[in-house]
Amino acid sequence: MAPHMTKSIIRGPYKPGRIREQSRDLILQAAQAEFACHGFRGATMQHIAESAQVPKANIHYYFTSKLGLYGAVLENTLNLWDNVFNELSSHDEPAYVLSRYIDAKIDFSRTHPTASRLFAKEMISGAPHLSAYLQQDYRQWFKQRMSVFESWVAQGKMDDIDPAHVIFMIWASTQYYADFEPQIIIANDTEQLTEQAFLDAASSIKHIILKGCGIH
Amino acid sequence: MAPHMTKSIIRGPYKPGRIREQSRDLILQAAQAEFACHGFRGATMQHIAESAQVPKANIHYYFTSKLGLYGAVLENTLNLWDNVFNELSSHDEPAYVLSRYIDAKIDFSRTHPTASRLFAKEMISGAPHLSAYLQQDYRQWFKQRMSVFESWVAQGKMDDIDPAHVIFMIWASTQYYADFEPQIIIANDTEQLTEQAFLDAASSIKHIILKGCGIH
DNA sequence: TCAATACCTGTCTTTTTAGTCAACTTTTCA
DNA sequence: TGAAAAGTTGACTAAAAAGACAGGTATTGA
Repeated sequence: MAPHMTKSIIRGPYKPGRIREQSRDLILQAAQAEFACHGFRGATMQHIAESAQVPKANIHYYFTSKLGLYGAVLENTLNLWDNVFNELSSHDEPAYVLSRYIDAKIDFSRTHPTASRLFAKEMISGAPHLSAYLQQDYRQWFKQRMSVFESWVAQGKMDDIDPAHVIFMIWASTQYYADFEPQIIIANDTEQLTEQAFLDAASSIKHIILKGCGIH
Repeated sequence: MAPHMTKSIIRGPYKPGRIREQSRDLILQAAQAEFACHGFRGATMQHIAESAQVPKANIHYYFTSKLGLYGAVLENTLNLWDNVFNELSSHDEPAYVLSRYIDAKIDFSRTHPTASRLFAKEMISGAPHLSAYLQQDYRQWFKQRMSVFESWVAQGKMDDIDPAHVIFMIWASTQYYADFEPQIIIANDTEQLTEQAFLDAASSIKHIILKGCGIH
């Protein structure tokens, strides 16, 4: 009764699907970490259950199968990406746009490292579960941004470099700080990466990319 | 008898350990691909056996366990890296040294993509099996190269950028073409990455890194 | 040629894994 | 409040996994 009332006050009146959402989120969170660390085949439902502190059978109540859970995790994570992707808008000043984009990407690596690792693992495995996404949204987004770069080149706002390589370089450099954290930690001789370390990384990347592309 | 003689001529006189070397290599090759694709826990001995076209028991004749096999694969692959690592020598012209290094790294991504992916997977998982290596050779190598960059900065041969970020950017950008191949293939709207595509990538990376670091 | 050694593998055991299911508790709303 | 719906879970099953091992064959060098 008491916990019942408390919940009512905090979360609003009961309605079907509220518990569902909470439990699903809890499991998705644990699953994301497990899949990011061990990949699809290396992950085990038992580990995910223990990590989420629910019985394994509970996972199967909310998700049809391991593959279904993985799909849900991917979809869930994909939405996060999209937000950052969209930061690379067609503002007319390349220096401003690229600076903001690199900052956003580095910030994503700092705040969502497991999301970054999840996709990296999936890509390295040949992206067997991402083909649909890659063929649609990604392809479309990529072509649009390419044309933005091309217009900058045409306007003499940057050097004549294949935009694809510039985008790949930004992605690679920014995601590296999430995906290859152990390597960076040991190189830096530190315990963990601080926010300042990420800001420094963003600063260096911006310097090299902007100057390297001849953007003023 | 005939195959016996042929083998003798090609591989030299029989000696114990020759078959061993051949068989081990065959298994290591298949294991590298499997581990690179599925990670340590996701890989199965059965798949490796099928891929190498040997019975599973044969693998256990040459390698103590799955972990032992994985260790052997990592060690085997580590030697390849070292060769490329050493390309970044302390020659006095940064433009020459970095150009050669980027070319070597991109060439490695093209010719040894599974090796690159294997390490990427291991890193993303937190490098649980690489700590010894990372603490020793890698750390030492990294510090030495850092001092080379610092001397270039001191001599005014490049901008004052934290060398660590430059190295990470080169690693990230060059390895990306091996590790994230599916993404690049779809972006390029092609079937597979040609040698020319890798050369173009190297060219763009060199342009941006050198100019971006103020190296002439 | 002929032991001795190295190499090979079918079959078995044990453990781990994904997924099922029926009995149970909690939440909902009329 | 009470019955229907939603949520929970311990115990089970079947499949897949790593690994052991004995009984084989091939290779070697004297």
